[in-house]
Amino acid sequence: MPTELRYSRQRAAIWEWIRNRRDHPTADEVYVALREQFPHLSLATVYRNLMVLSDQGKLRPVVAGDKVTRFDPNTAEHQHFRCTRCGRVFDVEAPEVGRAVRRLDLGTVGTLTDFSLCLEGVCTACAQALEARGDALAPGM
Amino acid sequence: MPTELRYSRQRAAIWEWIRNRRDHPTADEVYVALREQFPHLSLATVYRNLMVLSDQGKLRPVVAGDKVTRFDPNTAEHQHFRCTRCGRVFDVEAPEVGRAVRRLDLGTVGTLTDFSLCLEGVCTACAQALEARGDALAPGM
DNA sequence: ATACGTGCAAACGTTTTGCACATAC
DNA sequence: GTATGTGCAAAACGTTTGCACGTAT
Repeated sequence: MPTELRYSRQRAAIWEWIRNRRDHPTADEVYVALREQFPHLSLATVYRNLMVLSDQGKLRPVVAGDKVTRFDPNTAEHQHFRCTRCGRVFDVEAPEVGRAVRRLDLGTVGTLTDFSLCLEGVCTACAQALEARGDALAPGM
Repeated sequence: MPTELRYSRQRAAIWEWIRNRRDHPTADEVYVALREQFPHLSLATVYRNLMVLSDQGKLRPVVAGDKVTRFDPNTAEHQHFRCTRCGRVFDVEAPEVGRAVRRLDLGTVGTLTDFSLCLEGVCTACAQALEARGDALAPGM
């Protein structure tokens, strides 16, 4: 385990590429995108650096219900909505939910350090596509 | 894909074993437990039947932040607390959070069909073990 | 000079799938 | 008899690791 953190062009490029993204890229998406700039880039390097950036608090890993880990440069409190049709993950502001969570009485269960809310449904684009095909929409909650 | 559903001793045994569990077993835990009764049981069979039972609405897959899928026979609305030390998953009643979620204005994002809240922290047992060792507890939120 | 970072390939753990055989209906 | 369920092995998948080489400090 490194005791000191050094500069690396790959890490800098990964951060530059992901820092303004709002689409919660996966490691593989980072890899594919940066392969143009670094033809010999390794997926392992991408994973290692995404972990480093997460440890630094610059990224937040998000597990949105599918099995891939996504990485979010927006570290402010917010929640995620995943479209079950297209898999895309959207940001949702839900401060009231955060407040309700922090007000929870966990009783003897334990001490809360973090939480994540994953909303699921059909995004507007997919709903329109389904409508065009004449399919019934999934009923809302 | 089957059009008709037939009886199978394995599926019945899996359901009997899991139906009153409150510890959110993984497929492998089901497999290990039922191997005594069915020495030739296959993990694939367990996965297939857990999927069938989930499709039937008797189980609910829960993804609690670690990478394994757990299966919960409690299909009533409730949330989960995962201890980051021991990995155990506890049930938490949080109707106020559910209400806050359903009140959310998703704007143009899409239509909500489901949601899951995963709380994280240190369970009481682990906190006591840490305290006994003199370690500092992770600060609450 | 000494770590730390990289690329590659191999390993890993979980979940899925293809296939021949067994079983419910 | 026929479709569904099973066991086994292999594949698939996302992710991690071991190692020799490269590079920042």
